[in-house]
Formats: sequence, structure tokens, C-alpha cells
Amino acid sequence: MISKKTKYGLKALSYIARQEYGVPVQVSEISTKENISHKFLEIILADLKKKGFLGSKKGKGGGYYLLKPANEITIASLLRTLDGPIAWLPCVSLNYYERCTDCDSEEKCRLNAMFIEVRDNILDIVEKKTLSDL
Amino acid sequence: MISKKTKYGLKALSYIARQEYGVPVQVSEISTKENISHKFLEIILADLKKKGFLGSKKGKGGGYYLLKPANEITIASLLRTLDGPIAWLPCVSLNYYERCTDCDSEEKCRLNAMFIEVRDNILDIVEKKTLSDL
DNA sequence: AATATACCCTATCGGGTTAATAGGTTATTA
DNA sequence: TAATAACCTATTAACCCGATAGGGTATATT
Repeated sequence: MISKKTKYGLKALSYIARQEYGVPVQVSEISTKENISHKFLEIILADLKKKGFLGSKKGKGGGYYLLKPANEITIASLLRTLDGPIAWLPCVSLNYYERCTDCDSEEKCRLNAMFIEVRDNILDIVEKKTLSDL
Repeated sequence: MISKKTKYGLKALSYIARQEYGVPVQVSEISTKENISHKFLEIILADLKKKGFLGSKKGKGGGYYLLKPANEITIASLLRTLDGPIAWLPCVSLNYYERCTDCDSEEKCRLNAMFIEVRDNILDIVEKKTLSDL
């Protein structure tokens, strides 16, 4: 399961992507249209700004806007930044790798191979899809 | 990411599956060989018993044993019982379905279709694999 | 310059889950 | 009857999740 933060983040980005490119979209507009708590959405969008996906403009007529065209933003990159690792085990993660303390070797591990297969299948989808597919 | 409970559970079941069928395996043996906390493993195996995957025998020579041959136990069923939903969103889950409160309709939802695709790809793997594949 | 707008910042919150640990009880077998 | 090993209850620290609160700051319009 992905977190609500991730779900809201994707919905909000999709909403922004559907507006005219480069024109700031207000948090309040998104929160109303997509039924997301205003304050919670503020946190999420601020996070996406910090991570380099969004730019912002303060004051009247301000809001958040995409820093790259929607078709250049992969779902995989968004999942990683909003939800963390895509892989199901740390020892199988490409971007958040961590060794298992309980295994002697990853070659001998009974789970390793299977979870690599799962990971690759998921990545095959989410690396190819972009914001403009939503 | 799957929980440690799930990881330990799969490793333990795989261990049991590798022993002679029908002969009880002690928690202490599994916990030693697989580097899992004894007490934590007790909880996990008790749970798997309650859910119908394992049988148990008390006293000397006791332990846990599989109730079905390993090749009849799908990874999907184990993931669901240990980790909960496999799908990434409740509105896309086959076994733990829940409607989204923030969406008007699932047809119009920007995320729905994509997460169905992800789900189906994952299921395609874990429904086919069984304990004997580990 | 005043005012409204809208992002920005810090902080706090209850509630829940996770991953254990501790210690005793019961059933079984040799 | 003694050893074994599952079973049961409970408690724990740490962490995360989803959300709320209350202001501060920059910008644009009038």
C-alpha cells in the first residue's frame, strides 16, 4: 500500500499537469477539486518543491507549477520521493539498498531472487509511465 | 516494503518446507538457523497456525509443520496473511477492497487504472509462485 | 501604502503499527 | 516426573501516519 501522502501527491501533480504549463496553481484550488485537506496538501507540495519537482510563486496569483514537462517526470521518481523505496526488501532496492543482517549471503537467500523479479516487473511499469499518463 | 514479520515468516516457512514433510520443526531450530528472534518468531508462527497454514505439536519432539504440501501454498496467500493487501491502493485491492472517499468515481480517477496494472503484474508473479519455489 | 492573497514555517497531536522482550502456563513425551 | 516446546498475556520503545494549529513572509493588485 502506498501512503495517502503519495496518493494525494500524485493526484495533485496530475491536476497541475492538466493546467496550462508554467501557470501557478493554488493549493486551495487543488485541495477543493481533489478533496484533499488543505494543510496536509501544503506539506506535500512543499516537499515536492524541496525535492525539485515543483516551483512556487508567493502572493496573489501565486501557486505551484511543474519545473519539467509532465512527460519527463516518471512515476517511479515520484513514488521514490513520496513513498520511499519501490522494492519490497532493502537488500533488493536499487536506490535504498541495505544489507540484511540475518542473511549470510544474498545468493543463498531464499527470498532475494523472487523479490528482484517482483521489483523489476514493477519498475518496468513505473519507469515508463510519466505524469502525463495519469 | 514488506514487514520484517513477513520476511521472517517466509523464511521460516521455507525452512520448514525443506525438512521432511509432516515432521514438526521447533521454533528454536528455525530461529537459530535463520537468525530470527525466538520470541518474535513464536508470534509469527502462531499467527500462521491460526490462519490455517501450519499445524503444531506441543511437548518434546513438538514443533510446527505444514498442513499442505509446499507447492500448494502460493506466495500471494502468504503475503496477504502476513503483510495484508498486495495492491497499492484500497480501491484497487481484490481482497481488501475499500472505496476512496475523495474520488467521485473510479472510472474518472487518474490513479485507478495504473494501480490496477501494477497489481496485476505483481499478482501474475506471486500467484504462480509457491513455497516450494523459495 | 494598504490590503488581500497564498505560500512558508514550526510545532504539535492522537492513534496506530512495528519489532521486539519478558515471564509464566499448559500439553506432551520419554 | 522431569524435560521439552508450544502457548498465552502483557508490556515496551520507537516510529510513522494523517492531520491540525497558528502564525510569518513574500507578492500583486488597488
